[in-house]
Amino acid sequence: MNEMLQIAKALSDRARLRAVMALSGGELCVCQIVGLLGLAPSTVSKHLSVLQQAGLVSSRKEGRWVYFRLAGRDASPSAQNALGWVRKALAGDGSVTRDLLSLQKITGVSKEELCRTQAKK
Amino acid sequence: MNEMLQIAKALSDRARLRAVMALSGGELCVCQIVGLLGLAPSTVSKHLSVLQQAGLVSSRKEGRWVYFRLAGRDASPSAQNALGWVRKALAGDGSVTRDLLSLQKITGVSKEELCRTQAKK
DNA sequence: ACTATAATTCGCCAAATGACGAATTGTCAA
DNA sequence: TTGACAATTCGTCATTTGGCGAATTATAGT
Repeated sequence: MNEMLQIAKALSDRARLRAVMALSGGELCVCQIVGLLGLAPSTVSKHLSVLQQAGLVSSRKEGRWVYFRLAGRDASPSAQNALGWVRKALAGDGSVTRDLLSLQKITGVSKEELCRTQAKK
Repeated sequence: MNEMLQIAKALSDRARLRAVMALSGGELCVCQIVGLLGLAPSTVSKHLSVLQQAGLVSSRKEGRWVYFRLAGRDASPSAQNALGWVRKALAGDGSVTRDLLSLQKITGVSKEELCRTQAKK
């Protein structure tokens, strides 16, 4: 029951639910999630750590950036079921939809920044 | 997302998870759940209130007793899915199994008490 | 009517949680 | 190597949460 409890606790916070739903669209780096949630980087890092400890997300480091994504086939059955439940329950949710729009702007800007960065080379 | 959040918060406590699993076997009165959890009646009452606010359980008053049961067809889809997830994830769990045994003793004793009570009539 | 019991509400306290900023670590680019 | 930036860790603080006992309400049985 401890695993289950850890998962439920991880999902019992608004910011973390928003992060999970944002990650449904694919992996994101921490700074993008910071931009989306509007919280301090240290706070977001902590939230992502909680999700990861619960086995709901996994991370990958690439250069200076750390990318998070929803746990996949490697995840425990409990975690997979939990993610399925959340994504189903929040599909079409107002806040989530709004976040998706914000996210498009964020990733869009990031791409522009990336272009600028690369143009500077 | 608020409903979802309320449900997740309701499920993010060990005592409440145990109560939910105990109710999987059918309705129970508050005093039986008190006996199972080993917590003060006021505490248990609060926990059950949290579960009810989240739409996960419903209650029925009969005489001096209040019986709780898992929310059924009347519950919101989110609540039903959540209950399905929990029951699936915790089926066969060690703590839950132990609680089921305790519960058999508790309900057994209650029946004996009931018999005694009725015998006194 | 009085007492006993089931349950809830209320007030209080200790522990856990979520937020931030400062300090730290690691990586890339001048 | 030095500076800049992404991310994490740490220390701190305010809020929330979970626990209890006392008081309250409602009902059943003398």
